Amino acid sequence: MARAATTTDVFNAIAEPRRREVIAVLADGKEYAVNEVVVRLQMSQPTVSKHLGVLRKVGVVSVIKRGQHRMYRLNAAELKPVHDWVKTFERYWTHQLGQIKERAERKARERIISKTIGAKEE
Amino acid sequence: MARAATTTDVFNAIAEPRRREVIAVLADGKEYAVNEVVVRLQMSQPTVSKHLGVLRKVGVVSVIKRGQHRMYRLNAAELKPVHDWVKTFERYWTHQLGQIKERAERKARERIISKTIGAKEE
DNA sequence: TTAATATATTCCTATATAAGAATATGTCAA
DNA sequence: TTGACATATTCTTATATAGGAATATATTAA
Repeated sequence: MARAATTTDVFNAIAEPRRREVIAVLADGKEYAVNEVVVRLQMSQPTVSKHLGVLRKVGVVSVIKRGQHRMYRLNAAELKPVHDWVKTFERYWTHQLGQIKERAERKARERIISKTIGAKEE
Repeated sequence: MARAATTTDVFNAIAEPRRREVIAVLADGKEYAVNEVVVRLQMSQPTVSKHLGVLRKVGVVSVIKRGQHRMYRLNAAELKPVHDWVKTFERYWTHQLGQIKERAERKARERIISKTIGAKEE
């Protein structure tokens, strides 16, 4: 089986760094024509169009035609699933001291186990 | 150019849903042997090993050997870049009312533009 | 040593890129 | 109509899966 299509869901769509760059341009909530994105990111027009196409398929951006331009706008709410998912791990890095302490304790535990059971160090 | 390797960064690594399932098993912070993950997720052992291998390469999990088992543990801090990135869009869905209002206003604006300039509806 | 258990690795195949080049499509302006 | 401009699409190519099957490796127990 091959990797899931980039258009399968938002997780796959945002995996590509250039797509996150495109999103960054739209992050102010304003609408942008394809060529404005092209100029700002120094990518080729087809490249930008394709990336916008992927983002559009997963709903992260929406388009409206205006004259000969197509104005793209961020639909940030579609990123919420990513936020919801990763937010469940937030506690692991918010309390830095607790985290460091926990890590130290774990390491100590592992060392003891190594000596006792004879398992190799990582 | 092909898609970036799944082991390029955490964004690519977590794009695969089964890898997020594996992460979910480890989410309680305890350590798990490969086979425990296999049993819980009903995936084949090689599949689990491979997914854990990808997560290990990007640092999301770490391993220590204990006897004939390899104990995997979540290294949740490695997910922070994802959190940091998506967090910048949080405001777009936290204030639901504001969001809905904004969306309505935008739609209205678009409708006016359509009538005025003659652009087609999305 | 040998068998059993746990895990990783290799081989295979269908599939899906991402980017560049070339081209098609659509829209406006004269 | 014709040309200029904006954007999308098609084609090509190198590359990277994900999973299943088979196998290799490592560790423990008898």
